[in-house]
Amino acid sequence: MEPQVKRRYEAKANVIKAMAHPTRLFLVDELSRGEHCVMDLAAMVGDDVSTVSRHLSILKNAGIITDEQRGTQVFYSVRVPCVLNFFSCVEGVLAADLEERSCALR
Amino acid sequence: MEPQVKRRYEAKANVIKAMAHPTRLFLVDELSRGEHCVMDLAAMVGDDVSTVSRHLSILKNAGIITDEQRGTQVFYSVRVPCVLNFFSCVEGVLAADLEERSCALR
DNA sequence: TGATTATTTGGCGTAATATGCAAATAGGTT
DNA sequence: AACCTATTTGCATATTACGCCAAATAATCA
Repeated sequence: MEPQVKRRYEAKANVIKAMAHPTRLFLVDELSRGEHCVMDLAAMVGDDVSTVSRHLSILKNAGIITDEQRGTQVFYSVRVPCVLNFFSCVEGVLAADLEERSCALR
Repeated sequence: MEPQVKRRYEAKANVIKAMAHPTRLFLVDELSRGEHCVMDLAAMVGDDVSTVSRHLSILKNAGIITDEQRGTQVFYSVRVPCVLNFFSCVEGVLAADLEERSCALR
């Protein structure tokens, strides 16, 4: 594979990698319904604030979410709505898995 | 977060995690255009056959691709077409990043 | 300025992932 | 059976990701 093509796939993988974590998936899901600040998200998730902050910075770095500072708080929100399509597709994959498994039992 | 909800997000993240690698992204892209056997894919990628075989098993395990043995060869193909939507969305994210960066220069 | 609150970053231990080589497995052929 | 070919798996190693604590940074307010 040519290095140019390879770099392109690496860039794409980087975006997907940002979504490839249960907490970050939850964050995107939650932020798609409206903006939230870090401490509120941390409370929902149940992890340390620093951990959630790192997850958010990964998502922001990948270009999936944006932030806006208001006072001492930073409010995050989803920047690219199409990532929500991931969810329905992934549900489809999981559903297909279930079906296949139940077929195998017959 | 309740353990039930958490497990759900873990399952979803697992599917996305399977796509979160440049080589595996390439494999899905290539397989979406038609089935291929392992050694052919390994030649395209330029990695060891065993490495590619492992990547394929991860994708298969996630429910994204299927395999079919014919003779000594195993042919893989995409099982859930909607994963291809990932690509266009990811392109969108990368394009938005570029635009933002060029805006910042003005 | 000093105190308070929210967020980010450094450091560190631990866990997961990636990759190639060599060996094992499986199907086909002679 | 022995042999060849394609694929998978065991193992060792290197790299990367996680998550918390503590410290640093930033904005606000008394």
